[in-house]
Amino acid sequence: MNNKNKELESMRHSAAHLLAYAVTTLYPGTKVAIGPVVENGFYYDFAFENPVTTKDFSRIEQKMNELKKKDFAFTQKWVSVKEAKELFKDEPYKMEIITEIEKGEREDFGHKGEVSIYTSGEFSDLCKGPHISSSKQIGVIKLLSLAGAYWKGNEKNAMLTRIYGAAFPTKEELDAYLWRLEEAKKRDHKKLGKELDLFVFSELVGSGLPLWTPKGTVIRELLNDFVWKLRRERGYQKVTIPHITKKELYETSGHWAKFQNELFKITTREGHEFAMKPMNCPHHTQIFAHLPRSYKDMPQRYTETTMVYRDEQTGELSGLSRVRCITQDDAHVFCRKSQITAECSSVWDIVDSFYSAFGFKLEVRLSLHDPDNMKAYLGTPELWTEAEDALKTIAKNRKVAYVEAKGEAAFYGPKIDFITHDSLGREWQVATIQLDVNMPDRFDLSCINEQGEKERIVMIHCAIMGSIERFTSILIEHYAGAFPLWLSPVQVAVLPISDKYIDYAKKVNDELLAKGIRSELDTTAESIGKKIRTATLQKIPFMGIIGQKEAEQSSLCLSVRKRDGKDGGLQMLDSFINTLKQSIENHE
RNA sequence: GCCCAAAUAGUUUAGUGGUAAAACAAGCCCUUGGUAAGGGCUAGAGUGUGGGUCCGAUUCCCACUUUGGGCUCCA
Repeated sequence: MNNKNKELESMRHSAAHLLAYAVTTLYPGTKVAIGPVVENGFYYDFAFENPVTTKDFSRIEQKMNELKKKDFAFTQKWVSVKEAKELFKDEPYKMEIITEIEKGEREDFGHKGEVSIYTSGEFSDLCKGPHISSSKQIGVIKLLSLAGAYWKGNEKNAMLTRIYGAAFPTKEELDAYLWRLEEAKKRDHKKLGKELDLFVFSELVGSGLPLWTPKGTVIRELLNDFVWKLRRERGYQKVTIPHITKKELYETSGHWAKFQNELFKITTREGHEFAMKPMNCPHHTQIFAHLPRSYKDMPQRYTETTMVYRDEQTGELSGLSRVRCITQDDAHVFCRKSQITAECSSVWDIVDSFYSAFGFKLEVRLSLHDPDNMKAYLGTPELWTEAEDALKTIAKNRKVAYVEAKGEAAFYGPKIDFITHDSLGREWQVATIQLDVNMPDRFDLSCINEQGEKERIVMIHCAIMGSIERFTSILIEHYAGAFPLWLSPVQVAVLPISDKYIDYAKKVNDELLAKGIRSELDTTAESIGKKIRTATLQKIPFMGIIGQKEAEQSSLCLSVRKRDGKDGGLQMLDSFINTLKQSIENHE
């Protein structure tokens, strides 16, 4: 980290102290927890005696600015645990931290029985710093939001009130940041999904259950066809499974024990327990397992785009990013251990081809198990190490930057996850390649090898988009709703200049439709300016304007306008269609 | 699930303790206009659902549903 970033961080950290100072001054009796720096600002967690709301923000901000002007210093002092306990005897959260320092369980605020304290004005806090030297150096602050947060991030603990704030050295930088936030909100897939009529939610159907309109469905299917094309070239075969199953399938797979709270359960009239499928792998194993497999038949690559259902907590749901019915472009490769590298690399190739078609940059995360929490996983530490080493080798061979994330693995195996961000910078996992050496054990999946022996196989779970819902949400925000031609639900809007040219325009529109172009004819009695505006707001890539000039030509013609306003001039319909087809072919 | 906030016409929003206003969209009429909003008229909500307080509730209170921002979770 460079010096400038360190300075900014100290400033924001000092702003967090200033917030706590202001809050404890305004609301005596408020207990303080912790207040770290985050991207673009800071937060501080409080236990208020009486609830505060965002309406109190201006008052708090005013107090902060007032205190800031007093130009107090941030001074550090090391005290003994005993002294610290005396100083913070009325602050239960601080006392808890001091006790942990005493026990040697944490070193972030002190060490060896000594505690670091920063005092600023009349406010003291456990803190190792660093801080800026004077409160006047704190930049421009704006309180942004109020949120509940569990003490120490544990849902069994008390719910504290977290106040988020932004802090920048100058007002210009703060305004620029707030403007960026506003711009990001304009790309919000929930907003654009409504405006462009791609998907809807119904209170009657329920939360987390999106309904896809004709336009949205066009996009889903085109994306899915693209993935299928890439898979077909690499030897995948489509399979189809039912959406419910007996609970015994998940008892065998281990999902019932681990995820039964997240399963939508069904009891039949005869009293048998079924569940909506929350994943597809156990079903797919049964397709693999129904025949004895020769090593010559390996690998078997099954793919299926299908919905899975998960009873997510309502508070976790969000637009298309987090839903209860997830369309996975799922695939399972059943292969021999010796085939792992080739198969994983092949999937990675698909991921690369697919995402580069959209100009997406993905971050790579190697999701590993947490050796200190083996009860969360199936299988032995040896199996895990073996599987993880295989993935590490593949990642290294591809010479891409990746991070390792302990504890992020699936319960049956390590993963290579591909991560991207939404318009507000939140991280989402999209594609995934998961190596599974456990499920084959549980379902006794094997092939007969060259020696005529039964050989345990492995499974590779992979999804390219991950969830079509989530991928679509990211894509909508990536393009701000202006999809490339090949993905646009409506590719051409045919706009007659007046009623007189509707017949001619209809011929043009019919010809476009006949050639497989998604075209729409605007017959409203509006001015051409209005029709252009409407089509532009709908982000339709091409407009074909039809009037006297076009109708006079010997063959079908249209004047082309692009959605960015560029004039494509008068064109013969045939050659226009050919140009479009070429672009569509190239995923432009 | 937890914390905070919100819910008014298809959409975006205004407003009020005495049953609600507008713009866009829609329908009709006039206009037949050449590259981002031509004009007029009409219809459309009883204010998310259910309770409570009140002479009277869309407005105040409670619960639920849904949505947003977080927390926790995310095979």
